[in-house]
Amino acid sequence: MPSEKVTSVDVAKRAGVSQSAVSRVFTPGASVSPKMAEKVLKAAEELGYRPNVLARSLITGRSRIIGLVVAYLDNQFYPDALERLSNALQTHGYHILVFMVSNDESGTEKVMGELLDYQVDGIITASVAMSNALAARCAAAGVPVVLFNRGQDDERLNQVTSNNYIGGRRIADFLIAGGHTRIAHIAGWSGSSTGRDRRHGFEDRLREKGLDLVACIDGMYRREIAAQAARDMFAGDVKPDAIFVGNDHMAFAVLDTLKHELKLDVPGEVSVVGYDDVPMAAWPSYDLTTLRQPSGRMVEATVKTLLDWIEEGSRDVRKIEIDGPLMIRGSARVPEGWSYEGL
Amino acid sequence: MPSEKVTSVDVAKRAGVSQSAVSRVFTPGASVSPKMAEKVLKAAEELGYRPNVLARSLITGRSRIIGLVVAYLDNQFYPDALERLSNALQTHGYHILVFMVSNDESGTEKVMGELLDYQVDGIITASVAMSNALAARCAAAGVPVVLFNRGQDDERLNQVTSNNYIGGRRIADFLIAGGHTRIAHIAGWSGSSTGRDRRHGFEDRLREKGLDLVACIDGMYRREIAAQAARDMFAGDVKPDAIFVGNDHMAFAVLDTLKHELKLDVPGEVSVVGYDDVPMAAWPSYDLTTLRQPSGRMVEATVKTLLDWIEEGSRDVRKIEIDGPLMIRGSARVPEGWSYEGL
DNA sequence: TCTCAATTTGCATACCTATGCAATGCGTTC
DNA sequence: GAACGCATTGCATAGGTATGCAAATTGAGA
Repeated sequence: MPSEKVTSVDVAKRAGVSQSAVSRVFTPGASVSPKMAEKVLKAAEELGYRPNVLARSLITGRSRIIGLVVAYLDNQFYPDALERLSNALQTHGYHILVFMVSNDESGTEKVMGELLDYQVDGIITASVAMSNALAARCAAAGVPVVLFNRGQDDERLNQVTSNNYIGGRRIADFLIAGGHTRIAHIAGWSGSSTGRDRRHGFEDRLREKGLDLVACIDGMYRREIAAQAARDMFAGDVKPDAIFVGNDHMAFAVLDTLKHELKLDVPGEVSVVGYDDVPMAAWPSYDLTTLRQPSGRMVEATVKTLLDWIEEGSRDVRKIEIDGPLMIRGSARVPEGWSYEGL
Repeated sequence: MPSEKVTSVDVAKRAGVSQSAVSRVFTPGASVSPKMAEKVLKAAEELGYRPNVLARSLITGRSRIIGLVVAYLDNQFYPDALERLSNALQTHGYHILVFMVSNDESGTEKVMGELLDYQVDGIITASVAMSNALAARCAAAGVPVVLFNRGQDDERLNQVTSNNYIGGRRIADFLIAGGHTRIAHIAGWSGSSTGRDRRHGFEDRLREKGLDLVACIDGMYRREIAAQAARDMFAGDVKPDAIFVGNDHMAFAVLDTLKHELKLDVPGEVSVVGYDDVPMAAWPSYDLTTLRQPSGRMVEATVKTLLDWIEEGSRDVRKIEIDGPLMIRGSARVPEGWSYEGL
């Protein structure tokens, strides 16, 4: 049994060729004769040789590592995206290096440094914003960045989101059509573009239709806060007859609170609409009406953008917005004549 | 603005010292005078220098990368574990490189190769088994492996699990004490140690008490299969009055099917018990009685084992089993006198 | 059979950092 | 003031691979 690291030199020695020959055999597109390839592969096989990715990256300047920065994994949207991203990148020979970060400035700063230390070929941030200083550093290092599910003005940052503003409007239309009159909003974190855009779209459309929110609370994308918001809303004098919750993750907590704690009938007494359409939203216990963020297509766009930058040398910054349908299920009153196809 | 990669040589030049000096300043524990450190750090700061982890790893033989192999992220247990693992390792200066794998032999084989190409310092496999050939290769490469939540006989592989056999027995005791007489099991994948151990513990204890399973179906750890199993069980002549489901992920599907599709009262007509105690199990809509796998402590044990091997040179293979309590909630009839403290 | 172009191979070097070894500098003690 | 020990520094090399360039080989064409 071969014990320690075996290098290209070992293989070269055994095959009776030069180290460069070995290297070429393992470099796609290099010039090698069939019989050379055969000799080398045989020797490599016997010794159990595989090229050292790290050493290779030192020369090529390519690590085949993509850094993923993510704040939480308890919102099902993110593990789902992570799984898709990882699979997609894997088929292209890249892998994901994970960096967990608390969603504040200093944490991001520190983690981004470590990220660049690994010479990553690209960076994906999921639900995390970046300071302009950081964007500058990445740009200086020539490392492309894609903000996944978060928008930002910086003209160096690619981004892939759903069309949150339109989504918010669409949900407003749906609730109005359903005849709701006391509409409330438990918003996504106001520090995030997604939270703000959804809210603005929602509010704007309501206002256009002559309606005002009866209540609006920032749920911070956190379960407990959203649950408390729901309680507070029903402790006041005007009880909402519909709540748009800023994402599914919070919507589940709101549903739990309304149904099991406040003993309200959903959608009889109050309609609930979420945002994301995570897999769990379709589970019968929640059966949540929600606006789908098409994570499959968002991942595709993210990977394509990244690879275009890395492998094709593209330098045009993309701001991609992907539309998703409203998934009409049982947690909100369905207006006359609406259905999936109705969109 | 500094454009391209800045190296230790650049810093050395600017500070008027040797490259080795720069290296030493950035190597903890190396010998440097205060004024040298100051000079170098100043120059580094000005140029925006940070050591190249990859180049460093070429010398030290340490990449500070831990490979994580995982099959699915839709079972909340795994993203939860991933988050904890990543955080724990991050505080020790390590990071996780993710490898998704379909849960079959060939996929694992391929992915493990890529894993070793990255010169990872250690490998964690979550819910994935390894062929002995692979275990041998990792051992030969000197890379420690920890099986997380999966057991295997190979004497080269560390493993961290809960005590699945005891857990199965404990659930049997609980259901028997609850007066159930027609007990069924929707098992975890029989190809996995966890699935088998839980089942054996469960069956053994039932048999000791003179009971036989009225039905037992392999749920393969998949929602749809578990749901179908539940339907099948209630299509027969003897309807179960209790079902132990091999993990929470499947248990949610079973609960959905029983409550919303078959319109059964839980726990009135049938008790359901899960395994894992993922966060979602405590959500009011499911309120699932389940045996907790203490993922926090499992992660601790995993990280400690890994670091002992990597940094302390430990070579003793550990087979760690961590006990967890039964979390008594509302999805199963509670026997007279039982409660959390009753354990 | 000889020439020439095209293909394949080897040589040497570079990528960026850490570290053993020798040399230098410093402070201390007698 | 000299000798000694210790802390600090620089020099040179290694770690595993890719690649430009020149040398060698191959094959075709006449």
